[in-house]
Amino acid sequence: MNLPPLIQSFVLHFGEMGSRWGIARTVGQMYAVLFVAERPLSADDIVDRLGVSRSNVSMGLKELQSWRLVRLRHQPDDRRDFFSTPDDVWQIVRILVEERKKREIDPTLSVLRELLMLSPASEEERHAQARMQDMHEVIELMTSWHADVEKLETERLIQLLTLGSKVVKVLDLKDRLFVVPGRGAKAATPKA
Amino acid sequence: MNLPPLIQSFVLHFGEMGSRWGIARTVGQMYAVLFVAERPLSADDIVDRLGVSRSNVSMGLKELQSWRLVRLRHQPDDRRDFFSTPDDVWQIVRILVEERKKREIDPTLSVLRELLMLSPASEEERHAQARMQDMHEVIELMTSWHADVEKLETERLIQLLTLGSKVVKVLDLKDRLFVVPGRGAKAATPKA
DNA sequence: CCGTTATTTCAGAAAATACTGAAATCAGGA
DNA sequence: TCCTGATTTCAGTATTTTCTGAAATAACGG
Repeated sequence: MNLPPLIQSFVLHFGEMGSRWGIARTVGQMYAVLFVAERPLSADDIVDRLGVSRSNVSMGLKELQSWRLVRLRHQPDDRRDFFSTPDDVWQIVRILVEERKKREIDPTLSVLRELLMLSPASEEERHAQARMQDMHEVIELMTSWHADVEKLETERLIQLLTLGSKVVKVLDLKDRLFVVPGRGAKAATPKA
Repeated sequence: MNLPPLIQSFVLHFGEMGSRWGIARTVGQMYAVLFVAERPLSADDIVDRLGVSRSNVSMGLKELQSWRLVRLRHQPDDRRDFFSTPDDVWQIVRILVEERKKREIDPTLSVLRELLMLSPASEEERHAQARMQDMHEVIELMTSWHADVEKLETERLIQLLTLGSKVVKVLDLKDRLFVVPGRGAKAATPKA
């Protein structure tokens, strides 16, 4: 590995984090190298920096492209492929969330819906379906929240996150103004 | 594998999802079995249902306990250990988010902060630090949002998620009322 | 076309991870 | 304390995943 120490630490950390996910250690390292690079890099640049085989880099870049985490760029008067990560970290987060949703959440929702259509053949299966129903509802709610929020411009998203729990105060207020006392399952118990 | 078909499909799916994460296929299956079970199960119950070795179940349950995803229970007049998942799916989601934060986000923040303290020895390192700084800011903001939101009662959390992008309308309104026109980076361009 | 350089594919080697069975440990009850 | 049954540990095996080098393919300029 042929990197300045500060960058090397970063790259090694992302290699470890990568393998804690589903992605191979060296693929995580490739991503890290691209993320901190001053300009788009060729596959051979990455070979030089990480000291892994050319074919491994080729496959790793393909995987990163399938995640839309790196984009292919071209330099004038150079027919090699160059690669870079988006400049905007928020953009990276959005892509990560979308891709993980597509690969993990959507197939799970699909399986759950399919299984919820079947008729349970026993009390055991009936109970299992009830559990799946609970899970389905939670995932659906989180998914629809995400569908809403992903549309926001980054500026707004930041605003929303910064607000954090203060949003809840708006909800509190709304409750106090509009909810008829006694209509909820249990009496409100305001703090302090 | 000795399970009713509906449950078996669910279990197999979670095995696959598990291995897409960092957890072993059989550990994902163990979790799925426990999730849909009508009552707490002993390790041997899981051996019967999944057909894996007793020692594998023992290790898998240990891992699931380290994630706080299953809890150990005892039945009166039985000295075997029984295991179950929380009844409340929201509770499960909270635990998952907390544990992943602890294992992935916190160490990353710690590495980033450490590297941001160092003096860059070159322009390349200086640029890398700037990128790390960007990443650090984004993660910090998401983390502080999470710290706020995790404190909410489940009822409130659901309210917040249900509201989704409607919250943004509140932000919009707030902007229109309080932001001096021209102070932002670019002029507001209200839709429609 | 042909030669050159860039990239991809793929079979097998290497490495990492998961799983098992046997032995060890533990935790009561007699 | 000894016995019994429950659980854990761990060394070795099996499986899966990652990585490599060599060969194939592609892309372009002449």
